[in-house]
Amino acid sequence: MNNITAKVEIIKTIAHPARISILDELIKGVKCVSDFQSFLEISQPNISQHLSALRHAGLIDFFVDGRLRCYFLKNPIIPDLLDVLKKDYTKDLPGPECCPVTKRGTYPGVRRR
Amino acid sequence: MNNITAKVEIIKTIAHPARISILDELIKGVKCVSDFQSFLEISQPNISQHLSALRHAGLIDFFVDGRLRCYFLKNPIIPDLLDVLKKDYTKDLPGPECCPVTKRGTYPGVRRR
DNA sequence: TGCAAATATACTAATATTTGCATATGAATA
DNA sequence: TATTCATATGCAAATATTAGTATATTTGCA
Repeated sequence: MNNITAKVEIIKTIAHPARISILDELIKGVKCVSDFQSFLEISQPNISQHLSALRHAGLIDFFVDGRLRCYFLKNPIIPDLLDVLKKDYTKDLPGPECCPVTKRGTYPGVRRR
Repeated sequence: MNNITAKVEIIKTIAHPARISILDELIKGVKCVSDFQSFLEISQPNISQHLSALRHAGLIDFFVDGRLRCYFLKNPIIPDLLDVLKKDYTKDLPGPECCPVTKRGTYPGVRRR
């Protein structure tokens, strides 16, 4: 469960605006489906589908209370990932001075097309 | 450049095993295309396509040295994201005790289908 | 100048993802 | 028990992603 394939599955699953929003909300606490309807501008079946995808990826889970389904965060990688995504990066990484293979070339390099 | 759409684009772009591998290698330092061929089991055109996708997403860049293209990391979010992806998570997040709306229900909840 | 090396691009076919819509299910309530 | 509320499921259409194959571009060198 900690190999690269599993991690790729996780990020593939969260790489969607609606699903990021859902997870963002779940960080704050448990929510049922109708709660999501108030701030997501997508249909109820679509919300259900996204929740289902998140659950199948092991990122969230739910418990049943009457006719409500109360969803909550399950996978601990999510808060960490969302933290990084919220971070504000202003500067690019420093570029290398030259090609480490030939010890030649310059940066910023010539870009011909 | 720091809105949710941009972030989603970034994670969408890295959500592929080959691209994760490429970025993992670039963390160690500059690499040209043929370097990637030695450890990625995919064709050269395919590597080029992945590099192109990563570059269009602003994650990497390159400079030209003769007939080599020396690629390097550009976007500072990448090392942070890869760190999280490498982290080892053993336990699930603690589940909620009950439904915060109705103050009823239990976790782990009844799962009927 | 002509060839080979390094890399990119174009196009296509296969496959996956996303959404919308219609409908189904299960629990609460009248 | 019939109805309604909350939510899920199934399926089809639209769209996006991926990989493969063929070919093009650029550069260095003989």
